Parts: sequence; structure tokens; C-alpha cells
Amino acid sequence: MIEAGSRRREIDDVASELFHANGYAATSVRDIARALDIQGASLYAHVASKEDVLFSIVDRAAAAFERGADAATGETQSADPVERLAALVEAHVDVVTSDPQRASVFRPRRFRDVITDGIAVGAFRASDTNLAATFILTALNGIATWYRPDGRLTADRVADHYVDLALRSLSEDHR
Amino acid sequence: MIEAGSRRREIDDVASELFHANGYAATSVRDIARALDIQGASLYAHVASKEDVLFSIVDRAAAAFERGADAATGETQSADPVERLAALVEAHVDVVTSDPQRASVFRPRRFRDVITDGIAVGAFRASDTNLAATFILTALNGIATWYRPDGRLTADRVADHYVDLALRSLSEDHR
DNA sequence: CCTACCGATCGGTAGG
DNA sequence: CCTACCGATCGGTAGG
Repeated sequence: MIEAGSRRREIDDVASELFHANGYAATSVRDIARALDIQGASLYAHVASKEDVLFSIVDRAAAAFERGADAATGETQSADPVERLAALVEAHVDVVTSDPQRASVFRPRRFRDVITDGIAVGAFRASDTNLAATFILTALNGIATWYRPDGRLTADRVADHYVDLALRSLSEDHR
Repeated sequence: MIEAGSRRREIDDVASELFHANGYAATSVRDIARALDIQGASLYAHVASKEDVLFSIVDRAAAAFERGADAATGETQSADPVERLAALVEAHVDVVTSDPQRASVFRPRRFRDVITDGIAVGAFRASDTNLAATFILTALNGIATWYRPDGRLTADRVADHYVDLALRSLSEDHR
């Protein structure tokens, strides 16, 4: 067997792009097939259903995010909250820009934990930890709505700026 | 004539809710009609097309936002950028929480202008004005995805916290 | 606002 | 992976 399952990956990749660009409902099975230069019905040789494709994509995105967050927090395990939050933001931007899926794939707990830790050691200030985490996360997830790989900013540049903005939104003072 | 055009408003209201909840493509003309207890085809006595309904909704949301922003900037016309941005954030939270439409209805220019002014007078700092405006705006638009009128936070409280977070994300220093 | 209907397209199956 | 097809549903029209 040569590259077992690689066709299935291609289907997921293509479908992910189309779902993101046009939405799940507005993307037909035939749209996906056309992008792969096969007939619509031929897709069913590889997938059970259209929903099956969506689940597979979401699973993959969630796993990628978890890996990114694990790596980010692992790399800077005992570092201060400032660096940990920066790592989390970078990981999130990376996932969102490289696999621009539904923004609903976010894990608020990690952000909340870092912010809580940062407040405890006096590195951050926030009058509502949950809201602060949500503020930052929705801004990050919003990247998926406007980011274009061929745009004026690279994902790395976006990450740099967003790390800065996020950190300052939690800074001690704004005067 | 009694309440001329009120049926059309009902259609817009119902469609707005359905589009927001399920997306435009996933909402059928018959879904809209069912919510009004009429036949699908009967909708066409009031509207020209499904797209026509969408345009009408977006127009209305945009107008509401413009009014909110105008009122906000008008109230504090000659004030410093800090207060103007605060007013803009408050207006945006108000619109987003009271008319939770598509988040795509945003006017980045106003935010960009205020940030530019703030930088000019030394009230704000941002290494990329456009990105800073986007960061704040996407966080604001994200409110529509989680805000519930019966939730733990009132729209006013959300506005207060978001004003604070936004201002600090543009603050002079984060150390 | 209704009934009755149109052509097009949908997700999916049969059989090869 | 193909051709050929299915029932269901889509947005929209005709005529009242």
C-alpha cells in the first residue's frame, strides 16, 4: 500500500479550506469533489458522509491546538506568567493561521490559569479573570476571519503584535 | 393602512435570528416562513428574494452601529482619545449585545482614527495601528458569540471591563 | 396570503 | 474511482 489514507487527508484539507471560506452548509459535497478533480459520488469511496468530514477536521484542529499549547507551556514550564501567556498566544496564532478552522476551537481554561497565576505573582492585573481571558481569546480567534497567507503580515508578525497587545491589556497601569 | 411595512420588519427580525443562529446558507426560506406561520412561497409577497432579506438586515445593523458610534463620539467630541475610544467601545458593546447580528458589521476606520490620534498626542502606543484596531474590534465582535442577556454579566459591566482592557492594550508600557 | 408547481441542486446509494 | 440514479429540498414563479 502506498500512502494509505493520504487521499482521506487531501479530502479533509480541501474540505477544511472550503468550509472555512464558505461555511459548512454552503459547501456542497460536489464542491469538495471538484477541487480534487473527481466526481461527487466518488467521495463516498473515502468518507461515510459530509458530517463525517467535518468531525474529522474539527478533531484534527483540536488536537493541533492541544499539541501547540502543550509545547508552548512545556517549553517555558517554570517561567513567569508573562512568558507563558506569550507562548500561549503564539501557539494559538499558529494554529489559527495555519489551520483556519472554526474559531470555536478554543480552550479558555489554559488562558484563565495563566492569567490567574500572573495576578497572584503581581505580573498581571485584571478586574475579571474570565472576561480578560475571553477578551484575548476572541481577539485571537478573530484572526481566522481576516488572516490571509498572502496578506501583508506573516503569521509570525501577527503573533508578535498580538502577544504585545495581550500582555499590555493585562498590564499594571494604563496611564 | 395599519402598520404599513411591519410584516416586512417581522420577516427581517425572524430572519436575523435564524441567520445568526444557523447561518445564511443553512437557513431556508421555508424556515423563515415557518417561524411566521405562513407558507414558504407567501414570503415572496413581501420580499423579492432571500438575498434581499440579508441585505436589509445588514443595512439595519450597520445603521444602528453608525448611530451608536455617532452618539458616542458626539457626546465627547473634543475629548481626548482615551475618552473617545472608551465611548466607541461602549457603543460597540451596546450594539453587539442588543442586536447580536453577524460580527462582520464593524467599522474599523473609526477605531483606527482614534488610535492614530491617541498615538499622535502620546496617549497611546501601538506598533501597528491597523492590527491594534483589529485586535480590539474582533474582541468586541466576539462578545456576540458568548453574551447572553440572562448571563452573569450585564452589557454595561461587559462594556466597563472591555473599555479597561482595550485602553490598557494601547497603554504606554506593560512592565 | 394560498395552492400548485418549476428547474436545479442537494446528500447519498447501487453496481460495477 | 466511475456512471446512473434516488428522494428530498432548495429558491422562486404563476395565478388566484
